[in-house]
Amino acid sequence: MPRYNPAELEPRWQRYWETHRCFATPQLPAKKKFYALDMFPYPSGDGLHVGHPEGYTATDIMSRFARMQGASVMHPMGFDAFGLPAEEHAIRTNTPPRVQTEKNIANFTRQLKMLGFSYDWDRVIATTDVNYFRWTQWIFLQLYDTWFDVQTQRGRAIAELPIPESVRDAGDDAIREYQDDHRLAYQTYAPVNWCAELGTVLANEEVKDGLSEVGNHPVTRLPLRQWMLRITAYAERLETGLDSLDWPESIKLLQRNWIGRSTGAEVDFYIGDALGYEAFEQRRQSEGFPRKPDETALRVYTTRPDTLYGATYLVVAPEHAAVERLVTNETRDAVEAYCEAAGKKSDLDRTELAKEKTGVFTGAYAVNPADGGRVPIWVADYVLATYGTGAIMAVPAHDERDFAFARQFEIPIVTVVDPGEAEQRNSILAGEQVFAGEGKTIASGPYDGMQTQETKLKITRDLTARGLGREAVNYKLRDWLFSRQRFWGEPFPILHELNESGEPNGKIRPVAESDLPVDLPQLDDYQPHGRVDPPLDKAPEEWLFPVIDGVRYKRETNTMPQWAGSCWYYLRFLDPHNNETLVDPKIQSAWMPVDLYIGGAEHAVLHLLYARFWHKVLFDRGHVSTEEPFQKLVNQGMILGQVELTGYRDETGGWVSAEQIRSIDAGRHVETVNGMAVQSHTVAPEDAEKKGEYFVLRSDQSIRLESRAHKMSKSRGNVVNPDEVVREYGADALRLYEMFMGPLVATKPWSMEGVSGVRGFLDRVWRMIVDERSESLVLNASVCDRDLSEGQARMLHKTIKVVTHDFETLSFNTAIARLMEFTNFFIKESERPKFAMEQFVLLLAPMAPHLCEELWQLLGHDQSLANASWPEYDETKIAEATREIPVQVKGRLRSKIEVPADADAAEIEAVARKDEKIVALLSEQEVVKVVVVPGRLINFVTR
RNA sequence: GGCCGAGUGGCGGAAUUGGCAGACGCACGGGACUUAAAAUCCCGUGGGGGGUAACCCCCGUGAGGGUUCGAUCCCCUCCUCGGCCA
Repeated sequence: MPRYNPAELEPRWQRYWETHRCFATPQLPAKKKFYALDMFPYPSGDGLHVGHPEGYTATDIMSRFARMQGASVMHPMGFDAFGLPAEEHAIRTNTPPRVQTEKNIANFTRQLKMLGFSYDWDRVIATTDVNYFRWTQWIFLQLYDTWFDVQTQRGRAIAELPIPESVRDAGDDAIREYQDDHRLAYQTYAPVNWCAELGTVLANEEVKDGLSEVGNHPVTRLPLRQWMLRITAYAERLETGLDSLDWPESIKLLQRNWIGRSTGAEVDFYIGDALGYEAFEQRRQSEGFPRKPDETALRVYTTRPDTLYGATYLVVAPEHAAVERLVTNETRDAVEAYCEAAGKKSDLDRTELAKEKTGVFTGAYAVNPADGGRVPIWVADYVLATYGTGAIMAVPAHDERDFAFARQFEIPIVTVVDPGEAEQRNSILAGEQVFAGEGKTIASGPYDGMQTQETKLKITRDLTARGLGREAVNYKLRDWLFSRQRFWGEPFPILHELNESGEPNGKIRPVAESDLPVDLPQLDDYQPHGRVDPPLDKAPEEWLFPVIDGVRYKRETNTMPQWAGSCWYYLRFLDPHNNETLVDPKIQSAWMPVDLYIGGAEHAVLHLLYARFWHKVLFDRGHVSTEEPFQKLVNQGMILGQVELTGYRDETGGWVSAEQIRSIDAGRHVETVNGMAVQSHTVAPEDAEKKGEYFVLRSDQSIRLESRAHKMSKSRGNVVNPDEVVREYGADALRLYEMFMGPLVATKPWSMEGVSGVRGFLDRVWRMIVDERSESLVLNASVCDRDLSEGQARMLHKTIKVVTHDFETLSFNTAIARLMEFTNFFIKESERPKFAMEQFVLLLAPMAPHLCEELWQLLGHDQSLANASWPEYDETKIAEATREIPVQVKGRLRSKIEVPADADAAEIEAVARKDEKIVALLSEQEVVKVVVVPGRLINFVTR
């Protein structure tokens, strides 16, 4: 009784693929190449989630499909294995993070192999492998050695950086500082979340409302020396590079918004003493707009230079260097206190639109270059030091935040843009309402009457002529804070020179390439040392203080962020064992770029932007041959938990209808009217029914229920474990179900009944080819050597055509539907030609490879079908002699007629006019027009 | 608040992107096989109405409007849900 038994057959074929090395990839592609890449997982302790195999199955199908079409396929897998959970686990259990990480990787590997993916396992890498992060460190050294040449928009070796005469004259230290100022990797002081109670620095996601997520201890922001990467230098290229990519438009848009290119103007406001203004103007007139303003001017960036006449105050960020110069004796204490308080807030808290605005007046005034008017200068934390010039001209009439601020501090509001036909025009003109749109310029001297765009252009041009402003491009994108205070991350290959007293003297020495890798030190324990310094500061002396040529150094103890390892893993896959270079150039140029990259949309911005940035630097420095790494990108949709019906009960136990419920935060709900807390209850499907648009309680139909699928989460208890699904239904069923749920890119709810249904299909496929009643594994008696009947041939060739097309467009759900139709058709046939069965098995194989290998062998083949040729279809076998065509009268379907497939309009009309029903209908009406689409339909338009 | 996406049977979804709405699957109902059940196989299944019957008619793709011979698809307004950012 050979029933279809995936539990036995799947591991057997997995062993076969492994021992026969079916999916080993050649170093160089022999023919057409196809590089299919998955976003590699973080190997968490929870193991694989059913969301993972969704994308992995899609790339696996495409890889197997490409292989059968004769391509050389690169399809690797690896692990993004540095990360916070392993570090937390190490602290909790005092075991090295590597131990737990490797356990998790082993478990992930087992699960991935269990699903039958055609990865080349010889290429597996983990970002935590010393041999891998050696090259991550090497790339960091490249970044350190690169400056960005704005003229040519290209990264170049630091040795090629032109040193200005004045710097050269100032000596070696000045030259070194000048170079350090231009490197793509540089140091700065940036605030970290310091939690004194826990004695450690916390990541942003570990801090909630100024308290540590663990233990609710207060968190303060302290400045710490950190590494930054100058990604902003590449902002322009990162934006324009998107045009050439085959990515979803929505993802490109997200990246563009993140980069946030804006054009506007930089304007200098005079802040010197009142008597010097004329001299200042004259100086600017003759010398022009300087690269950096001197102490007599405050430079602001604005996207709305047209509103210069409406600027009623200036704001500088609390961290702005000019603050100290601006304060007066009377204001000093207040300003300093304010700046200190602001430093403790996060950027998010500061810029939140709804929040009440805070700020203090510095006591200083500036001169508005438009009309020579005096405007007060404030310090306020809604302006960030890192955006633009760190100072703005505030135009309360035309900017929401400036408006809120001006209202609060009773600063005048001057309207300079007339909105025209707007509903609230009068209140806008009266300065009682903010208007951020474009319109007609007013109250702006010579610019009155112009439209916004024209005013922008003219004001900027006039300021430029006076040496007081210039057009400027600005980006929201910030430089990348590239260090973390962690012990489970890549060490920086950087040494800090120490002076006689053992303090860093500011000189930096990169570790020589030949001395890479810098491995992580062995730590005695993983408990925080209680200082703000990174945890690696408690590394053993011999690691921490190397001596080279008699000079004592301290190693950099910050570590790289998790992004580092995932920034370039797609390159290492191509040549994972190379000890000479990160990737052999010939191999690299043969396989790059990635032809299909599939992963979750949560990485839409950061991972993809960072990887593109590194790639461009490597490109500029001649290490890779393509400007972009990922040619085609697809985001798989989220898989939600099983649909749940939810009802709500109040404290008395009575049901409350769902439309009267408001959720306050995660898991807490209240009744809208009286604010009473309610509890959610899962309602069994048999206790509910659909009434109109909604589900209601069967026992009380006035109680509306919520019907919704939620994100899978441990706390909700709706997580589906792939191990269990494979045990119950098999890996092929899981793979097939994940593809059958709906479009790859759509968010869709899980359904165990759906898995069971797909398993039923595989059972039918089995019975179509295997004789289930025989004692041994033999072909079903209906499988014969006959030629295909006309109908059978049509079904076969149509299936080949549609499935091939659906694969090309990643429409796996409809491909499966067609294969089901094929099975429904042939299982009814008492004679099933072997050729048709073989072709069918090949079509199904990329999605359900284990079952298909088994059937392929049974059909008499002794080689794996992994490299069998993909079926081809014959269009002439699909064509039918006649076709049924709908006949409409006034656009409504009234009848159907049978016509030759190639019938022209006249023929179709002639047949339609003879149709009984149509004759009857047309006899009472006058035909005004006849619309015929040959092969599709005919429509009589009547009066 | 901004941006992006989505609303189609009891459920997941399909429809060659302007041309027969609901393919395929689940669930459900009926039947066959069986002592019985499971498994399997066959039939039915958007809603409403009419007919002894083969069949026929009306409504129907979140709501309303528009363009068109014809709209799930295009345009306008609105509602709901989801995602990302703030």
